[in-house]
Amino acid sequence: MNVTPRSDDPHALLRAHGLRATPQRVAVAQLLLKQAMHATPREVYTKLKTDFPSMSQNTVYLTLDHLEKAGLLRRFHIAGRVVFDSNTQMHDHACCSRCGRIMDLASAGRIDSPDELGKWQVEGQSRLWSGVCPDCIQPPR
Amino acid sequence: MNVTPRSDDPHALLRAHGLRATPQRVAVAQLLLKQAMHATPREVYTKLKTDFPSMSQNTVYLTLDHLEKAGLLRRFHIAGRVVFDSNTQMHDHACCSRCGRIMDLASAGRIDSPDELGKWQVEGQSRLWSGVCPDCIQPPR
DNA sequence: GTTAATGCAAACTGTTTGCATACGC
DNA sequence: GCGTATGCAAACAGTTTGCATTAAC
Repeated sequence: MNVTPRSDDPHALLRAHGLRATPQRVAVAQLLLKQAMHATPREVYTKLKTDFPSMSQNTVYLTLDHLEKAGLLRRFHIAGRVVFDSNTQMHDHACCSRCGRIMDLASAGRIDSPDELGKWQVEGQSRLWSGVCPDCIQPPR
Repeated sequence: MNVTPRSDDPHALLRAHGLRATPQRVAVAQLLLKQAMHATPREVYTKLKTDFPSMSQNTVYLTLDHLEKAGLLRRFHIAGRVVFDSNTQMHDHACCSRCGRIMDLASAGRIDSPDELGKWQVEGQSRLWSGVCPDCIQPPR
């Protein structure tokens, strides 16, 4: 149904987007796309380092760039961190001020641009809620 | 009228907030508080370096921290940059995707937290519009 | 075989830390 | 004079760049 259907096969998905399907890229795609999640470049690197001991951070950065340009990931700046999000739909975020956990919010409809933006050519808007997530409220001891 | 009246004298303002009024701090306060503006630590450093050739970046960082803790500045993460804002009222921002210019928006009323945040202890929300500012649309040649 | 991705190291930016000296109060 | 701020340098994290080797197609 989609213009760019999400194959269950990361390899095929990459190829469908005109990207070379190297083992490293397949692993990144598998990590981030199969399970809707957020991750910083370092997190991706750390998680994949086990299976790909030779993988370099450089490859992670380049791969994330490519996946972003291909429209498979979105890059967000949240609370000073760079995070890549497999949710490419328009949505908002909540970030826990204690553990840093990031949650996707299905986002109520867009807000009209304020009048103050009069002559601006508005491209997008983002909303971020901050607070303490359930796991961090009264943490079990 | 305010609880913490803004003196025209940065020196007195710092003292009123329990901060030592060193020349460097007075300069930072003067730069950021007298004229409502945003600045990154680097920008502060660069602008003051002329008048205080000996000033170190360290001092800039520490001073900004102190002014933030005293409630005289707010720290924001905007489009991957750290910016300090002398507008301590609740407000939104717009950021030009070309020149990086940041504009304060008086911000329409808060939005209700989405149901998805059910058990979260919400502390705040921020909104950022991105787009092309008037100066960057059809730049004069 | 061509072209592009990888891995490694070096470079670079933004930020923090440690410590002796200088200065506000 | 006491106690903290400053300036300097080193350390550190995140990210980018250059380049030879390797692998995808």
